[in-house]
Amino acid sequence: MRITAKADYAVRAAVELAAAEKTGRPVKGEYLAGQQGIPQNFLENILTELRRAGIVRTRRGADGGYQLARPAAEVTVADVLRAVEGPLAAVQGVRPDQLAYGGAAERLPEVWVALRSSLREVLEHVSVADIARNRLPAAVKDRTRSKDAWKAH
Amino acid sequence: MRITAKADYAVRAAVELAAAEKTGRPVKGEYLAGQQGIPQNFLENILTELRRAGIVRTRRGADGGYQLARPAAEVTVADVLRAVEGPLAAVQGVRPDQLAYGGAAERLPEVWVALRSSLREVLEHVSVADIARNRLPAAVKDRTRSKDAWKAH
DNA sequence: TATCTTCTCAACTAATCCAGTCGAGAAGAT
DNA sequence: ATCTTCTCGACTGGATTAGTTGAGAAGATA
Repeated sequence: MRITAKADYAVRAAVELAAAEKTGRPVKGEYLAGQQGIPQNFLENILTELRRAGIVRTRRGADGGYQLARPAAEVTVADVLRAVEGPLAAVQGVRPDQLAYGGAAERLPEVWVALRSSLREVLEHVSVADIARNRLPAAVKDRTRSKDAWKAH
Repeated sequence: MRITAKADYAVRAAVELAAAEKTGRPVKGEYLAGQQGIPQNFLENILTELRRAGIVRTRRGADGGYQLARPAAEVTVADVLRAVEGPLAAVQGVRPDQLAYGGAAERLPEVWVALRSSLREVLEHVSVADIARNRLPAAVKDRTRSKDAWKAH
């Protein structure tokens, strides 16, 4: 249940691109890497994956760089994570809806499906624009309000 | 965001133990492995971890085996996962409540905290007894009711 | 006490994934 | 031409995953 460096970097870069959206100009990889403290080469590999997934648009040469392919408000965190990591939830590489167990654990797949659904409830409802502009939606706010949500567990 | 074989096996074994709770007798590793189709040696390693975490009680020798250390209704899936995998959510090995980012991604930790909170909402509210006895709680039922929850994404 | 059963624990391994680095090249701008 | 910036594949060292193996400890039974 861990978020990898790659996934984290991808989201941070996308948020940074969201913040630069209003300039209408592409942002250089060097700048993105510098702002977020991410190794530049690694980040550029990730950005290329985001381009192949249709999330980012790129331009080469002087005045080149990266920008979001769609309005920032329409790029969710789930979109970015799926682009670099594949399905949001998987049990041994299998999607939860395709599992089947025997014996007493027969109903366990429902728990994994519920788990995925709860992930989606958060990740599909927060866009990179929301994060960049500090307008987090209720799906996030409601869950971070409680002090308990911030405690280690 | 993947559930490892180890985590999956741990939960399935715990559910199987929940199902055997009413007998009051320990269940052999061989039986658990057979019921769930899990390599026995690997499973016994996992069960030893569950014992060290206080979730399972063991007895050696003839008539030995494994049983839950607490009533099955008080052992949640979250308990089992934490026992074998550590914290439910971590970004590059760091708990979401301890992250700090600069630049446009400053508010991103809140998203990760919300994510963890949504995981907990499911995993801390379903016990291994619920699964074994097919009495899934609202936290699960509500999320699996929608057809959409079962679709690949 | 001897024996049988069952868990215990550390060590080992093969394969995969993670988190990068590196370098030659392609595409644009001037 | 030349400079800039992205592109893509190959490579690497270390960690993690998913196990296996084997000697041993602890109980039960006779």
